[in-house]
Amino acid sequence: MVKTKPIIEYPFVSFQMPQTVPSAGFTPPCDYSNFAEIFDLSLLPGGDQPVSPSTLFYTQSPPPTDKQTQPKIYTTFYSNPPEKQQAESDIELGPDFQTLLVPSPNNYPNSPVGALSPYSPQSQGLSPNDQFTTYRQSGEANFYPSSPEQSLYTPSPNSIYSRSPCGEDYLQNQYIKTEPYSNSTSPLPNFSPFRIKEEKLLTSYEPIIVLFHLSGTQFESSQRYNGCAGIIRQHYTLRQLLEEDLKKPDAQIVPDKPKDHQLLREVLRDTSFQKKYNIKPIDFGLFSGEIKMEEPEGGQEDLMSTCNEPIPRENIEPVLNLAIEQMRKDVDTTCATLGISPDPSQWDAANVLSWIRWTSRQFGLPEPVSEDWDMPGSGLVALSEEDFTRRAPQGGMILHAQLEIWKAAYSEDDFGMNWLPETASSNASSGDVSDEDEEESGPSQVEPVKPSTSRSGSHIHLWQFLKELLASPQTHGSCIRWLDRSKGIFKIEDSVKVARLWGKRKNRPAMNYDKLSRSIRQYYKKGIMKKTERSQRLVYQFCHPYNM
DNA sequence: GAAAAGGAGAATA
DNA sequence: TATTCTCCTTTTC
Repeated sequence: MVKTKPIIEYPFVSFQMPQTVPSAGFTPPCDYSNFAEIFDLSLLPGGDQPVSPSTLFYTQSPPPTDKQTQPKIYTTFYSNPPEKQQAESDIELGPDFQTLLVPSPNNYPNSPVGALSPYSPQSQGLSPNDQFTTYRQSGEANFYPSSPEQSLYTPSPNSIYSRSPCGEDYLQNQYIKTEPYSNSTSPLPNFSPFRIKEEKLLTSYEPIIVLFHLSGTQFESSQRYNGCAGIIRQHYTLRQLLEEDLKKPDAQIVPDKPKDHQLLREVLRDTSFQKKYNIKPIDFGLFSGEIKMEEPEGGQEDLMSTCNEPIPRENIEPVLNLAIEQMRKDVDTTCATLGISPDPSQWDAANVLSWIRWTSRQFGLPEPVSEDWDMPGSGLVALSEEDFTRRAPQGGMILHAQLEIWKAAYSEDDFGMNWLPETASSNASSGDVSDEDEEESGPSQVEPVKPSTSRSGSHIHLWQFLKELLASPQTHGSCIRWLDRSKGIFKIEDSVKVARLWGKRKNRPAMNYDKLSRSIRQYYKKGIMKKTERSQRLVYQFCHPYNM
């Protein structure tokens, strides 16, 4: 293998991730505010850096200092068709390139939240669900969330990514062709080919691909789906300015030199997405000694502590506000259209059916069977991905993912981004979306609910709420997770957090685990929940049929 | 010390 | 009225 340049093109943009992503391992893994914290506004149009309409974030790693001791993986992403890219790039494309097609988010004009749709029915060789799966398994245990049935990250058996997680046939020179969706009225995306190059210089690290979605011409909104990072629509580019760096001899990134692609460095520092999606950290050889790959509880502080010159909040607020605003508008538009609350748990059965039908149409899915969706919103949000797929074999995962987006958008704890009502925008501009302040924020609705009096979702039962959390492993997997989904056995990993979430939902600030567990114990005699046969701390089991 | 278990009364919808 | 919250004591891990 001829390695041409030690390059990392790292088009990573992460919003909302999730929990957390997620989190998955999604506290607000890929925390929206976290991202905003690191956004270098100097790179925005009008900033000091040149911009162009390209779409890639990419950066350059410093020359490896010691290849023998510092294994590195170089992953290169290209957003252009290979031939065009090759013409544009001075990087030699070797046979180890893998080309994938990913949806271009800007091709979702009718998407409910104006961002992206994860699959095209025209694609070949991939099931709709497979197309969510744009990551690579590390091959190590615990890479995925513990709930296989629920995991958004578990590749289906047919997934190209599941053939051989570490094997040689993995995507071997595979070019997955997807014809752009020709129907101009379709909400479905055209697909843009990305080339991914991996070079594994040493074997001590398993290479991991995380395929990020970008493109678009506007900074509009972002959302999470299925283990991929969220997207951000940019109307500026970093490619050009970074290429200039590449041309410089001995180009080096000076970590904290102002206006020196701080965004890229910070993005690479940001490990929140790893936590959210439970992705193994990759040593890019950057920032030696500076990066904490495991984000502790105070990840934000740690993140900032790695930067000698933290970006002032006021510099980030416009970006944060822009994204919040756009996302809110997108969902508000849908809410207004359908006359429903932005909080899915508040929907009645008619709202649920309305949303399911509307979303199905948006994604070109088959007409849903009304009887399958005859339930209130509290029931809908408690459904797992599996439940969705059972009800809608074609596209159930999409519906579930879309609902996750709504839940995350509404949830105050998901990605550090409050669902701010119009009147609370000023609060957002303070940039303070800390956990403590979340309780001050209320939902944005067609008919706004007063945060102080509203008990959003207060009708929900505790067992339903717990199932709701369990149904979002990428969001809440860090605090509650299935141990045995089929038996309804779950474990509360973070009793404090679960209690806090419950208290928020019920507008009971004094809620704690002692009280929550008392409520759970009330379920014993009602036959809703029980302790497992071999009683374990913080482990409970749903009784049949509540485990369904 | 935290979690579990359960009694008892209050608060809420 | 059903459900959950709240406070409490005792036991278990």
